[in-house]
Amino acid sequence: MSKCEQCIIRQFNSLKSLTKDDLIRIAGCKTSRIIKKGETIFEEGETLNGVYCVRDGICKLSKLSANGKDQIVKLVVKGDLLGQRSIIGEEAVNLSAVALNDMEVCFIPKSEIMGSLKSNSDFSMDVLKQMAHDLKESDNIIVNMAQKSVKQRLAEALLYIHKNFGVNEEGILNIVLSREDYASVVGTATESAIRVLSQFKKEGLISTSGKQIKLEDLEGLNRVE
Amino acid sequence: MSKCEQCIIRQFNSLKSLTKDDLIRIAGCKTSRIIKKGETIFEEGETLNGVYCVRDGICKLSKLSANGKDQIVKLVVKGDLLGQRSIIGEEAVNLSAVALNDMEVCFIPKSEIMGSLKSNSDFSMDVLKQMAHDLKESDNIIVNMAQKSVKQRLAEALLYIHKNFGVNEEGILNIVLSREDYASVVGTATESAIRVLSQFKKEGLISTSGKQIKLEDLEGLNRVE
DNA sequence: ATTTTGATATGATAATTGTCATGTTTTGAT
DNA sequence: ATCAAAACATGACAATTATCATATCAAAAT
Repeated sequence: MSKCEQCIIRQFNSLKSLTKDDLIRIAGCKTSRIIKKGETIFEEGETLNGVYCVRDGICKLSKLSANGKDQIVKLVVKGDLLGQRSIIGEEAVNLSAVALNDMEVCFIPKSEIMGSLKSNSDFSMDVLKQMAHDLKESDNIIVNMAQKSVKQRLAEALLYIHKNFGVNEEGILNIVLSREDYASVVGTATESAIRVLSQFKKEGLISTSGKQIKLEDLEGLNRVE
Repeated sequence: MSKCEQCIIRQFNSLKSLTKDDLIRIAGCKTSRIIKKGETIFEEGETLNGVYCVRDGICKLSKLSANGKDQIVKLVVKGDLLGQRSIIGEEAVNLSAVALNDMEVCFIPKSEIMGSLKSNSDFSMDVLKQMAHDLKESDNIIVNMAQKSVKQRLAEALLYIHKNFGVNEEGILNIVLSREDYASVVGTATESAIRVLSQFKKEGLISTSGKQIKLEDLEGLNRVE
């Protein structure tokens, strides 16, 4: 079993404030898990007994709407934690997590996290900060959903992915989403997402090859009306 | 100066976990303030030096969108705290707060709040829980904005206000919003909000008298498609 | 290699929502 | 009480977006 103390991933999330003692304790009871592309990590309504720390891979967090459509609320990268909110709020998770490619995650039992939150004020402060930041992000998403057009939202989603998940050697977005997933991120019909992407392609803002997308004109995408 | 120890409002928010010592300390440096209807408590981009505890009255939290329209993100009641996120995240506030009627608020300096957060793990746990809950709420709002029609969103907004802010003796909603504000809550054009409200009235779902709105058929509003 | 399935694409059309114009009512100031 | 300004209301029309139908393409299974 690998030691949490040496885990680089920690640097990217609130776990960085854990003490050596915390980490040794956690390393002793954490479990590592491989999740295949398309597999579900947890589902809306489940009760979690701990949090997941994403060591590798990408997943989507989504919520089922009353109309039966899934809405993707967040895309999660390496380094993010999953399930803290549910643990802290002592409620069932309100989102489903599905792997977008093969993932490696560590599961840390609830008791360890709660213990560290109580005893380590630096850690709880970090979690608070992370949540304050997430709330700010949520406000931005709400405003965008309410006030911007599908075209604008899709352009922003592409730029967001570009910025936060990066591109490979050929400039192709590291995250590969189906058109249906893009629709679900933006909150529109699949056909609409397809149409807008086609239009972006015609206008030279992006180029595509199957599901792979490359942003060709960041400035242009920023200016989409 | 009134004592925080005896303040009933505290029961409704995270401040309920403060110790007697905390409260005496805070009572010594908090300031009370009256805010008139329409006045701004703080504006997007400002740096706050503390949090506001709402003792009486109602206000709206809104954010300016790129298109120049205001989006109301939250309505705040008696008992809520304003500005914790900004203080915790050590960032400028991302929302503006404007009073919807006359308000009474207490201002508690940043240092006091931060001190209690560090020293009192019950308090920081309560704040964490509150934030976890707020994040869950935000997810719901995002999904609604993305997937539901203006009509549905407005019906839900009315039901939300009914449930969370209550009605007076005659059954009229305690919160009085302009049609422009309703549009801003729902994320639509003022004219659209007006039209939908007119339609609800025709269908007997609500009755109105000027800005005053009474919900006549809660079931019906729930079923709006 | 062929079939089958699911994803992508696009047209035609309908429904929703936004914008502009204009009139009416309400509110607030003098 | 009167007037001006703001809020409310509604029609006409345009723009956006959803839905349904159908075609093509790509990936995966046999």
